[in-house]
Amino acid sequence: MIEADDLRFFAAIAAAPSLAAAARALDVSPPAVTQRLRSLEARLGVKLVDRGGRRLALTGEGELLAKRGRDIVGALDALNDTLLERRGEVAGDLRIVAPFGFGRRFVAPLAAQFREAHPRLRLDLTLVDRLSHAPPESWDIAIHIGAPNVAAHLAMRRLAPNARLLCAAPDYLARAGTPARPADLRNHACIALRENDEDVTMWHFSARQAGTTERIRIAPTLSTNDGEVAKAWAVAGQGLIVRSEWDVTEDLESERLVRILGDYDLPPAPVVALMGTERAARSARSRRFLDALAASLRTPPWRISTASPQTAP
Amino acid sequence: MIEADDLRFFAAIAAAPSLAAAARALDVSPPAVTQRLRSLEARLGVKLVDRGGRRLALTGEGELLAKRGRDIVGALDALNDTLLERRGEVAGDLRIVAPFGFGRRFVAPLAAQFREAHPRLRLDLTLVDRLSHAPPESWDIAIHIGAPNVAAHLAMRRLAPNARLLCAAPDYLARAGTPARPADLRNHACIALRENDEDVTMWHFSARQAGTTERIRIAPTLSTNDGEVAKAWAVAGQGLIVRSEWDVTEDLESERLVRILGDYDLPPAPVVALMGTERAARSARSRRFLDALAASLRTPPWRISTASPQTAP
DNA sequence: CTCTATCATTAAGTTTGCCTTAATAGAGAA
DNA sequence: TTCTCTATTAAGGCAAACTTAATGATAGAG
Repeated sequence: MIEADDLRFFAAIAAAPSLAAAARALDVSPPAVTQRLRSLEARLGVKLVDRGGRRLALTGEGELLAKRGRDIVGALDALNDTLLERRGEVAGDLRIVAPFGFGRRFVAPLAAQFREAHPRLRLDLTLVDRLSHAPPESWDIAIHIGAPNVAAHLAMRRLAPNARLLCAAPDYLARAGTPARPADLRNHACIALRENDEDVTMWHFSARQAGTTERIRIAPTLSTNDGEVAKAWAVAGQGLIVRSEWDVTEDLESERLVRILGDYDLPPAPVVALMGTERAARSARSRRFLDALAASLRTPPWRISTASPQTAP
Repeated sequence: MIEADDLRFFAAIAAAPSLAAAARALDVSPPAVTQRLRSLEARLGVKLVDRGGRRLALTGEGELLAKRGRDIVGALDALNDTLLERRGEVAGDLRIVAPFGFGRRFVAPLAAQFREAHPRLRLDLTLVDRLSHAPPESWDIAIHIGAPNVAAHLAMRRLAPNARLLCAAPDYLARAGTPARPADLRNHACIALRENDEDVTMWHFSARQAGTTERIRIAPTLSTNDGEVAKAWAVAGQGLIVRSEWDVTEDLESERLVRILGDYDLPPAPVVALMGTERAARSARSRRFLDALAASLRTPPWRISTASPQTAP
């Protein structure tokens, strides 16, 4: 008889571009995938995957199995969750995705603490440079900085406010001068941080007093996809950066960096959580984890000693 | 992670009055049930069954698991069937229930033949004395003689016509005389065959010429639940029986028995098939089996050489 | 072109889950 | 009581699914 685990196994194959990739996703060796697929096909008496050289393609029966299997596995996992929840204990698998910088600084410590409080929980924290690289099926919770432009249909929960600040190193400003208006940025070295598929060279300013907005298309002299690198460049006096409050608060305090154009606000980038699936959104462990994370961010660490230009909603 | 086989396993426990009974139903030893149940409970972290001495009762979580598990296993089995059907091959499990006499004589040979034609099929033929003893969940197809009074909501298919005949042994008639009208039966020894929860002591006669009907409440001198025994008694001259055409045709030919009150019809008892579940009704193997059985009964063996009082529809 | 990396597969050995038998203990009926 | 059925523990066996090791095949790099 066909088993739910066969469906999970085949779902991994259906989602992977090759049997070897499926083996990696399943944490088993390639021969295990070959053998098990063969045995599954033999048991059903149906060919499921056409192995055309290096490319693999599902047969009609394979598509059917993958499609209907998805629902069955979903129902089984939901049942599992219900039973775990009844017990009042947080257990099972929890797959979290977070950006490299924020994840390392704020999610990882909380994850360790949460895991310690719930011994039967298996927790995976994957740090990514952009969320679009991790499909929603591959995670239960994604932490994101700023309003997500992808996957707007997913359930979302705000965890903490977070402003973006224009900053530079004091010695850079001593050399290049301090801009007084957004338009002055055209004559400055700007460092672009390519994250989250945003239009990172279009900087939006809104004058806090006048309520007017200005947009500047900067021509980055340096660009990177890594926040640490961008900030290091800025600290080294390479130019201006727009960076999240959570990352530069310490640097502003220690005056490695100085805030510029303080009369203007940049678009805020609140810390939000996304739910990968319906199941994730409802599951007790997801809720409990986000409760814990939200609590740890309630007075965001980066606000404790900084007078922020924005107040929490 | 919980598996579909765990759900099947637990469904058996939920349906059984004791763990030992579940073990019998599952074809395993009692320790296997104990161990596996314990491991399942440990894995879920939830107690599923309250073992109060000899009686067992499901906990709330146990009820939940049994209830939601049913749907999941059903979906999985349906998926299995779909794939088997796509292959065009008849495979999987087929559980047939039939009455003792008819099953042994007509269903068993066809079942063997059908099984031989489909090597990947597992077939179980359970002979029962009354259908009400076998709940619809326990079979895919039930063969029944006469319009079923139980489970009228189940899908039904007529397989062959079958009349009931009033018969007796010649030497009994020589001794006791031959009844001319139904009312004469009051003065005769009647043998009752208690089958199918019918009202077996109320014999209904309809005069074929006049179109009138008569009901006689007989007082059986002998009664049994076994058709073979009833017929043997009749052949031995113990009295009158009402018996299905399929069973007495040979005896009438060989004149071990003689038909009585030939001008009257008794209520017919067509051979019908019932489907235990929606799934059974749709599955290819059920359809194919019933096609084969219907074909083998198309010219019912018991009609080949007998002029029947009823003709096929 | 050759070289190299990756992929898919076969073969053979190992682990692990689930079953078995055997033995122990308790509850209820004869 | 004794007998029977039930539930459980302990110890051993089997089969499924994994592992490592080795082979052939294919695509892209140099």
